[in-house]
Amino acid sequence: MSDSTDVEKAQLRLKSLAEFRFQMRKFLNFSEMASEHCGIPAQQYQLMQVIAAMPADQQASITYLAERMILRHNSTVELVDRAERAGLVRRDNDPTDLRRSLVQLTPQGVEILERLVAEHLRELAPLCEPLIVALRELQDVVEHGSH
Amino acid sequence: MSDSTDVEKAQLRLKSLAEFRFQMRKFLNFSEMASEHCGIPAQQYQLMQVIAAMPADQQASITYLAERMILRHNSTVELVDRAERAGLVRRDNDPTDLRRSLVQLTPQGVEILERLVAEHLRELAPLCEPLIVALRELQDVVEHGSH
DNA sequence: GTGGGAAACGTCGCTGTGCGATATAATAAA
DNA sequence: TTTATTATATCGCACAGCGACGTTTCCCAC
Repeated sequence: MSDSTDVEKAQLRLKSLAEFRFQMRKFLNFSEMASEHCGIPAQQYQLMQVIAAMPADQQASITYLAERMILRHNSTVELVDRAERAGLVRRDNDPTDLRRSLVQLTPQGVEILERLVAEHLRELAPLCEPLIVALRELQDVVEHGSH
Repeated sequence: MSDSTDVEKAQLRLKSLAEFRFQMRKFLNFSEMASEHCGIPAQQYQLMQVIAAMPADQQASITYLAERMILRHNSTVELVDRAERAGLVRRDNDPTDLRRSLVQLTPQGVEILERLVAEHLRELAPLCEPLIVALRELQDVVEHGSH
């Protein structure tokens, strides 16, 4: 293989990565705008999403939420604090393990979450397509690059 | 359509959204870890990526970078400041328009970027697949939800 | 050419968020 | 019953992004 095609391949890889990240930023930005348009920070919306989408056999302990949010547990405590202060979630003690506190949505939280999910699904379509395209191209490039 | 299937559909939509965001968080977290393992913050890596992946007919002005990074121009100025202090980029005045300053990678920036891109491509494969799956499912749900 | 508005970049103070370190209480293990 | 581990919580810190504002340069209608 000639040197020039190697350079071109490297450039292609880079562009795929960059384009994917750009599409991701656009998505995240849209999501953040939408949340804050509803008066709540994006992370609190994400928190509610995690709680509402939790499998039936799970409990919304801080530890679980931290795992799903990919945050340290103390950051999660603070996030839940904020969401609680905003009236979106409630904290109950787990009666079977007094160390744990279980988080659940308040009616107001459910309502706002529903609105946000609806808005996301409505506006998401035009963002999904380029993301998939970019991601597929990235995947191609990843496969070709690894051997 | 019965009420119960509507509820189920809503739950499915929610889970698709949540799963997609979870995969995204994992990706972002991995990327951040990788960057910081190389001693540079994730945003500076992203900045370098944008510069290196720039189309040939473009110039890396602050305005352009802000657009691509999805940041306000002043935040971009600060990001470039940091990257410049870290020796990753350089700022030159645009001779044709003295208001603009053009940013380019330093040799050290190029080197670090190459290392990071390589690491990303190496470790990306297992993250890509679930992302695509989640995204496709989300797209399905978006289409079904809208009519 | 020139005055006025627009564009591009920069500065500054503020706020919010995540983190490390540390503390406390409950549970599990020895 | 000690001791170790697990689950939350608290606190101070650091840093990134933003809004508001300032400065310089450019552009254009006149």
